Amino acid sequence: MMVRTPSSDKNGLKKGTWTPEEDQKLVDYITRYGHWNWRLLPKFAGLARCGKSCRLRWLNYLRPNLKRGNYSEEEEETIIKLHRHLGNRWSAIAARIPGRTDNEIKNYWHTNLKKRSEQDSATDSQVSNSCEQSLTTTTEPSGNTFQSFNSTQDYSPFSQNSSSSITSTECNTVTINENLAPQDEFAFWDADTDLMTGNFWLESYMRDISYVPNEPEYSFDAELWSHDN
DNA sequence: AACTTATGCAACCGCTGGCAT
DNA sequence: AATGCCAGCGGTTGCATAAGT
Repeated sequence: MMVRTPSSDKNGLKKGTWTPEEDQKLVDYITRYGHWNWRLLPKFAGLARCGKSCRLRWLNYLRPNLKRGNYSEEEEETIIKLHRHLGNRWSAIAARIPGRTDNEIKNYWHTNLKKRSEQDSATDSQVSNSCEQSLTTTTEPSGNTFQSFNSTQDYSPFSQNSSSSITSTECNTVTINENLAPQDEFAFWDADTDLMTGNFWLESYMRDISYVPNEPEYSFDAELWSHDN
């Protein structure tokens, strides 16, 4: 999709839409030498672009293993759930969705999922409130009600571990101050997910973003994407 | 058919945190 | 401790295209 009309900044560096030739130069260079320094890379790659632009283009469009096209139901659900607990931490969300970039997820959220999530949380809130009335007696002033994560729950849409019995309607609620939620709530989340063994999707993502040439050519693809198809 | 408005998404911008000196 | 550089992140913009009138 053509978006921005090519133009130049004051340093003569090109801005706007990337051409196929530029893409090819960037891919060729990174494939051969890797991205050791984004600021210097365009100069060595023969590109009249700033390093930032090159980095963005590579990470969001050119790097291997990017999944293009429609989102699956599982991906949508995962994004909504993750967003509910991580907020606008798109890179953290993207780290748990193999093949999708933070930029892409962010765009998709704003164009497709935001409204749906708001509807869902409105429904959840009603359910939670009714549960709270029967199960909980403590409520912080100005606190919000939301469903807590079972720390052993695996949110991967590709997870083979489906033993979790927690459902979205289960009355497992906690009441928090919205402003305090991120640190406390996500501390356990991050720690927990880091401890998860066999977290192939995070691992694969990290391999993606730290692309180094001369690796065996994506030999992990088959295993990785077999979970997806 | 012509025009207007809404939508999708690639790319840009500015800020922040980590690291080296 | 202060400073500078860099990568990374998230918000925002701008434009092509689709949909509506």
